Amino acid sequence: MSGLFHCGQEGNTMADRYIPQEIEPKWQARWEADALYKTGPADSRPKYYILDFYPYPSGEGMSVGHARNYVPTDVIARYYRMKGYNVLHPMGFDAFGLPTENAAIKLKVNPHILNERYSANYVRQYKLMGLSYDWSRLINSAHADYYRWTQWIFLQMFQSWYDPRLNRAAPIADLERELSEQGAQAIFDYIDAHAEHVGVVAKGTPVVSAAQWHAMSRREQNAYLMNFRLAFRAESTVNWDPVDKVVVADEEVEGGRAWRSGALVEKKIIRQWFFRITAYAERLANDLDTVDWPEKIVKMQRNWIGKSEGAEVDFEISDFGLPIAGQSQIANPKSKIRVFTTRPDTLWGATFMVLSPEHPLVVELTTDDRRAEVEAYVAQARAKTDEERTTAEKEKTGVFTGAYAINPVNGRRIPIWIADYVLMGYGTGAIMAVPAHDERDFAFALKYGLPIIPVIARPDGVAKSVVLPGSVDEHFRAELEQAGVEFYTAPLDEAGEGLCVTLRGDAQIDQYVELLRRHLKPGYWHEVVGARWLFVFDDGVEELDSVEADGRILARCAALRPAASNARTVMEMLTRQPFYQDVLFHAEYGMMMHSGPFSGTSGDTARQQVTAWLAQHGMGKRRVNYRIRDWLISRQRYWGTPIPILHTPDGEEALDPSELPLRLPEVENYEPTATGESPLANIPEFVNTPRGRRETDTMATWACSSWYYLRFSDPHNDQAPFGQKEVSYWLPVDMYVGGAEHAVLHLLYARMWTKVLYDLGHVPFIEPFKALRNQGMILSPQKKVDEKGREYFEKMSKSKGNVITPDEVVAEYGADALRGYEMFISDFSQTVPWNTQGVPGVRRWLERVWRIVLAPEEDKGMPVTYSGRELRRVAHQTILKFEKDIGDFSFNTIVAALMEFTNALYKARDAGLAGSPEWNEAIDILLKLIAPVAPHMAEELWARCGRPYSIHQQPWPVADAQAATEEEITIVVQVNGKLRDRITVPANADEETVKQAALQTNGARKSMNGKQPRQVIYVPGRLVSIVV
RNA sequence: GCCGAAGUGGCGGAACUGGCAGACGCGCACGACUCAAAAUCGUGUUCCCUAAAGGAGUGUGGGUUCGAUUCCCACCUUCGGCACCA
Repeated sequence: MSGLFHCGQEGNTMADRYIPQEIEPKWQARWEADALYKTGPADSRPKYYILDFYPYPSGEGMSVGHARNYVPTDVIARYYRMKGYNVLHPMGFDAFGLPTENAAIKLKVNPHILNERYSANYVRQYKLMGLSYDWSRLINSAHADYYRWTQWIFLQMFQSWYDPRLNRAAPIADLERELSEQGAQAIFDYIDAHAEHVGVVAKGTPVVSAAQWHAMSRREQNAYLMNFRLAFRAESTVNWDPVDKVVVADEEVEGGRAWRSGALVEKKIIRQWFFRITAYAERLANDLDTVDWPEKIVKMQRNWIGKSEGAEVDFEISDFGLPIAGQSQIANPKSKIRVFTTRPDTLWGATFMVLSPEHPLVVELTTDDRRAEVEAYVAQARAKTDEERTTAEKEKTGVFTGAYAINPVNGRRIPIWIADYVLMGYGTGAIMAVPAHDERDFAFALKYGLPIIPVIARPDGVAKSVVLPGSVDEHFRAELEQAGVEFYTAPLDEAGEGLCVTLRGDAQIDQYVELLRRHLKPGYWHEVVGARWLFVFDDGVEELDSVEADGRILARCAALRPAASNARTVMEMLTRQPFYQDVLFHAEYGMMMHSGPFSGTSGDTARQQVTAWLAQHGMGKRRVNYRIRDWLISRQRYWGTPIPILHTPDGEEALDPSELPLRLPEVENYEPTATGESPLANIPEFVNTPRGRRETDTMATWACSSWYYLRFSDPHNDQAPFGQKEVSYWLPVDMYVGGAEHAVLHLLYARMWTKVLYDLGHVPFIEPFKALRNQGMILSPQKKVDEKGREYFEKMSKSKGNVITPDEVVAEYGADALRGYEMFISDFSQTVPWNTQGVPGVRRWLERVWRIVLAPEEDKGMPVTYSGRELRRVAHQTILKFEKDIGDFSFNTIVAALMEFTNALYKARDAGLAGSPEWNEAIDILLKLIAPVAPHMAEELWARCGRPYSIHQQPWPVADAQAATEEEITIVVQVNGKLRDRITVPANADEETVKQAALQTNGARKSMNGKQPRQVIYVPGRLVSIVV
């Protein structure tokens, strides 16, 4: 039980009003003077590292929306400190980047100065809210003592490659040794056999032998190594933001627009710096299993990485124009077309090929008579932006090249087309088109009259057939009915009503075909489509199982029915019958058919079987493809970390770590250049060195934020980015909190850097953030109505003039009230509008706390009955509730529980309990529970109660399970599922007693109406359910 | 189109593992105090019914169960993400 309390005695009167404007600055100054929240070095206590996404300090400062995560993490930090943990709760600034640079240009103020100004303002706002960061660990990524180490890590990556055999990063020197001793063959062979390592080396890198390696110049060797380095420079098509005049990474493009500027991005081919994140694709995907993150973020990262498994298949190019039956007449291995497919089981249905317009073989393949059209198409595709190419219209376009390839599994000649729905950046830039089982290919084939041959059975076994009026004799219908076949009649053409038949399963289809054959009238045919593809003519049944059959069937149908003669394929003809619409196409796995020796192979194993067979016959091999591309890191701007590289006659050369930091030079003008070069390029003193020309691009800020969480463990180290001891003690981050908008940007990049540093022996863990939580957004409180009359709330933004700042809220209601409302506003992850009535509500609660602690005898209410036992129970239940809810990130219910606790104290006061031992204990508990939420008020009340400074260094109260237990419980009595009465019984009452008591209640007797209970169910501690 | 999340009073929201729907707060109404107001204290506040009794009720429609906000099926709406990825 607690010690002596002197609060609530004569010394305090109503004159002592709660004035946060006085007590908050007072305690903030004291805490700062005492360095109360300074985190010491590693010690024997358990550690807890709680981290907010470090912010970009903008000139606008923070809004109440930004505080949505800072307050809860502060509550957690304070809670863990009181629980006896060694807590690391730091803050820093992601200070480099375009907004500050753009502001610098506009205001004509040096960005260094703006950075200091903006950061200082953020610190002021944080302190205003009473956040308990350890300010001695403040980081600013634009300071040279920080970016020096960003450069150092860049060099680590530049000097490394990914050795697929070790499955980790290794020194580039190891690769050089291997190349010089035995060449690259072993590496490429290994990658071929281990498909998940495709990202280790740049696409199209030639395999060199040791002899070839030695024959290269140093410059050529360096260029070759670039294909392996984890930080590398390469020419590629990149996203160019014409407004900010920089390239941006794939991850920074949303719907064809640049993430920050909102400009439509253009394609440009430029030499740029990248990190080889694709080498880590497999691990980045797999290790997601080990983190406690929101499912949504995990899914988004998996989608972004986009792993898909399948096969690579080589298609030989047919001799131009020559008819080939069954066998290939070309042996030139250079003119193979390699495709990637996730559905090797559909290979027999590949009736044409499509190359991306950018595919290198297009020029070579195109025949003279097709050249003009092909070139026009390629030019037009080039001119389109990604935006136009993907979203303008979904209508597919393409042209025939005049060339043919050989489908390796059946030797058939198939036409090669080019179309912009095939992307050069994914897979091999070429596909085999299986129109019967791929939606895009289906649409394309229908448009251009290419044959569509089904090769996978419908798993549901459904087939359809239309019987035209007059096409069968008069007995057909009766027999169909007798056979139990499902059909209905419908007006089909001018001749009257026909039958629409739906068949299920092979047996029924065979029976149906038999019926047709007996009753078919001359001059007609019938088809069965869907599960099977049969055409019943008067002299036999044809199956749509090949391109030849397609032509044959079409010719016969056209002969019988001239209306069919303008269709180019059987499938095109069938699409005209609306009844067939849903059975003509499917993309599911199912039994293979029309596939030579593989016909009849079950859908579960088809893919694996065909892949193995292809490998055996040297036609293809298993392959893994990732959607993710390498991470573009360089920016043509001033305000970023300089890239520590020199361009020498021998190629790119790294600075020595001892030459770091490579400082950003002072410049007069930050304006980006018209040529797309960084402003640094205009500073000869910076660019020109005796050894070579400096790289003038800077790193995107994603580099800075990819390791700052490590630096916090040892922020002032000038020998290394962090000490081994410190990083091993503090990391990984136990709880990381921020917005969901960084799902695939920062969070993916930081994970990659951690893995690289792990591989190189700098950190002992593979994932940086054990647990992650996303806060919801806070919207403006003003309700708006859109043009459709729907109500909505808009985001807070300076341009809309609807920003509410913590400054104004603190000035009016105090920091503690703001903190309480930030927690109370809603579920933590929910997006919610700010409510201007909310803060005064919380403030009212704080005042109730203030009064009940300091002056419980004033303003009493009506006398009530309430026992000290009940007060103890509530107090201890509230401790348990707080601890459970904080683990669940349920901050709103913590505040609700504290309010209930406060209400209980008022009741206890009215029952005359003030000053009793139970009362004093309850006040002690209340103040400690409030300390993380309203730290200033808790400290003030603690002091006024004569307790020793500081409440924030008190141990967290321990819940007494006994005290928290209920002795009596209310049992609900239900009759036929409806609530009819309640009874109060001792918590330990046995089942029979409770049941009998329930049956005796007025409510139960009344609604049972004299009937005997058929069943009585007792749920211990909850209810009795009577069934009559 | 695909993936994910969410639909509960006038409002923000709560509800353990299937067991009293609406905790807590806002707003509103009434009462006490006051010359009066504010503040404060108290009472009430899902809807229908004058009230009681009773009935309905957690996006819609079905299902499982003694019992469903919770589980299953289908659908609708909103928000977020991805989007020709072979």
